[in-house]
Amino acid sequence: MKRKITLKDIAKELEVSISTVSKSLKDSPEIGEDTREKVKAFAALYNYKPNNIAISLKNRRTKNIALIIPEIVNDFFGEVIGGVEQVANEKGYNVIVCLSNESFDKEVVNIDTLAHGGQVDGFIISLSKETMLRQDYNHLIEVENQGMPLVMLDRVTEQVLCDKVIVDDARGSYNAVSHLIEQGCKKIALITTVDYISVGHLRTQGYIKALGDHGLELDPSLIVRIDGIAGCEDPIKKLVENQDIDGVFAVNELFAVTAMKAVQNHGKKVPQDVAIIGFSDGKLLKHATPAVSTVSQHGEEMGRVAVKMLLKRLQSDKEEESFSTRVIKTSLIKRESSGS
Amino acid sequence: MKRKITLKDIAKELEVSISTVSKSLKDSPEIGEDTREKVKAFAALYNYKPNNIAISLKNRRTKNIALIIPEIVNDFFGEVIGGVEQVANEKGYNVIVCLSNESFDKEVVNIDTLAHGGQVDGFIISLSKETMLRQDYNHLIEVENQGMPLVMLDRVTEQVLCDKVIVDDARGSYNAVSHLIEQGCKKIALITTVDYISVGHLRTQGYIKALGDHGLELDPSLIVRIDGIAGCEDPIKKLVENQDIDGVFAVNELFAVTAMKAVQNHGKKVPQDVAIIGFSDGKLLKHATPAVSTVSQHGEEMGRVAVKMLLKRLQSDKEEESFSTRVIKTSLIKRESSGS
DNA sequence: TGTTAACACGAAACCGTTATAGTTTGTCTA
DNA sequence: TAGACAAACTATAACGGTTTCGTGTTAACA
Repeated sequence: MKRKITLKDIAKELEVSISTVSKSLKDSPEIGEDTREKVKAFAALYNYKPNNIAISLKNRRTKNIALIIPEIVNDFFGEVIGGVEQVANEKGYNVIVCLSNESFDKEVVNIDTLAHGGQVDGFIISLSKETMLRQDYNHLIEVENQGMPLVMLDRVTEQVLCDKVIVDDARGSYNAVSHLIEQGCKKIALITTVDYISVGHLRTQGYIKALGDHGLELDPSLIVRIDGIAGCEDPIKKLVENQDIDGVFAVNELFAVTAMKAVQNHGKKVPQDVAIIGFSDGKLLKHATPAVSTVSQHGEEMGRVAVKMLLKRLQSDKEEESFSTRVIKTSLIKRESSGS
Repeated sequence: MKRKITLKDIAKELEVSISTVSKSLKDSPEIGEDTREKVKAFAALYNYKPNNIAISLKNRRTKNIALIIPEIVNDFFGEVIGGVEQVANEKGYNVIVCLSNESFDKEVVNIDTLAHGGQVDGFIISLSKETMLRQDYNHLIEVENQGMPLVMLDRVTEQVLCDKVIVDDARGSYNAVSHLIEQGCKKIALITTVDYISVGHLRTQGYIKALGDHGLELDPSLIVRIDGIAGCEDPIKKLVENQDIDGVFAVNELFAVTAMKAVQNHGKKVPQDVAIIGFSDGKLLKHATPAVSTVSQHGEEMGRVAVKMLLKRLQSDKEEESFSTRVIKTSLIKRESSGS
């Protein structure tokens, strides 16, 4: 590795002190104009860039932020990354992306390493499934105790006090289900996740409330709770074949598209026989045939907001204040799968 | 920000020197066993972790690598990130993900900042479209000149000498098209990108060769070249409606699924009337109805291989040697869209 | 009893910057 | 012509580690 040019190199070459070089480059009035110009010209010529590692050490901040997400092959998190990266870069921050792969252990290791190692100034995190199941948030609380800012995104918990960015899951699904009802659906199935996942739980509540408000009865046999992503086909197929349904609300992309496939394979038409609506606006729903209506959570926007909250904390010296939770509005994207 | 505990703190507390603490924690035989144990116990108690920034400064290496990709809302790059992250983490490296958003300028800025700022030890990059169009690779050549290892992935150029990881695009599409021909297709359309994109060009070549080898004539009116992602619907629709085709080979997910939609909307059945095959194995194809056959490029594997090549360079002190290009085999995933 | 080597530890330099506190000059003033 | 003061630099001490080179103590040996 060829060594990069340093202040010392410039100083030696121009026969001035390191301080002079440093100050010249920062346009300090302490240094005479001619010296200043000379140094700057030389630096530009040799393409000098200050060593950020040294600066980090000096300033005790790295200008790096960590983004910890459960998985990446999911359009929602993809969008989040995009949003985070965009704003962070604008503000001169780098983003270190870490995948927990839905594993508690990996989440803990990632956070501990980055936090104690002093590699990042703050965290944006979306909890892994395992973490939510265990309800063990000590690693996060410790981060907070260290005085490192932490922003939780989408998959959050009230057991950690920090800034949060979420969508109004309950209202989003309320709207989705209401939409189905307005389209004439009477027997609407819900395909959701197990309850310990915050968003799954809230979306289920929205479904229940929408039915109630529109005078429809809640039929538990129309609700399927799915744990993993892996084996979702079977229960969905069973639901579609055994229940007489005319609408489906699925809490994520995959469930929605899988349900549509099951419906079509079962010889029914979407949306004529069964209307379908999903949650999260990825490519999967957009490019399905027919295109699937959905509740958009605006992942990019969420990412952008999360960074902004984080940077605000990083840039204000006064600690504490109170924490806030930003709720990003969802919007209903009506496509072919839920009627005209 | 509460200050993290340092060697100095431990030293003061235990009334030994900083060196003693440092050596104890590294299990140096220079230090007596009891002192060593005492220090280690104390460090463990206070959860001491060395400051990686300081270590980076001292060692002149950061244990960070940069991964620069054109976009993220694309399953292929999502998989690549996964693979890179996995191996990198195993080896104690962090991954800084940067998006060029297909922009030359952003690619250059990202690379310059990270390279000169000394934030990373090496790069893995997939070129932006704009970069390939302009054929300006000076930013990459400069990285190389600095002695920083660079691995190019998927979208590469021969104009930069470095390690590369690619798939055999030509062979992959040759196989795909041959498969269609074996299924009885005679008039196979090609939906591809403009030629300056290395992979688009190669995939087109594979198509042409497959036709030739099977005695089919090349009909230029069956080839559609699409520039952006945005307006791909129209030309595809036109192709489907105006040409009498019985097969489609699309060089990416989106084109494939858009073509399928056009075919179905045009009143034809997939695969009975028109067989379809795509490239890259994302969710879009897997969960379409019918599921679309494709050429898998094994993105995760490519990511893994790329990091390994990078780390090998980083860990060997001897420079130069020769560069190698690893070709990852594609595999044909036969699904419903191309017949039984 | 003096020499020496092993042992256990400390001092100091260094990585590249920045910030603070000097130190030279030269000029102007009283 | 000494004294004050500004201008233009330089020296130094951090930041938090690692590492090389001492150094003082003790024990073994001739």
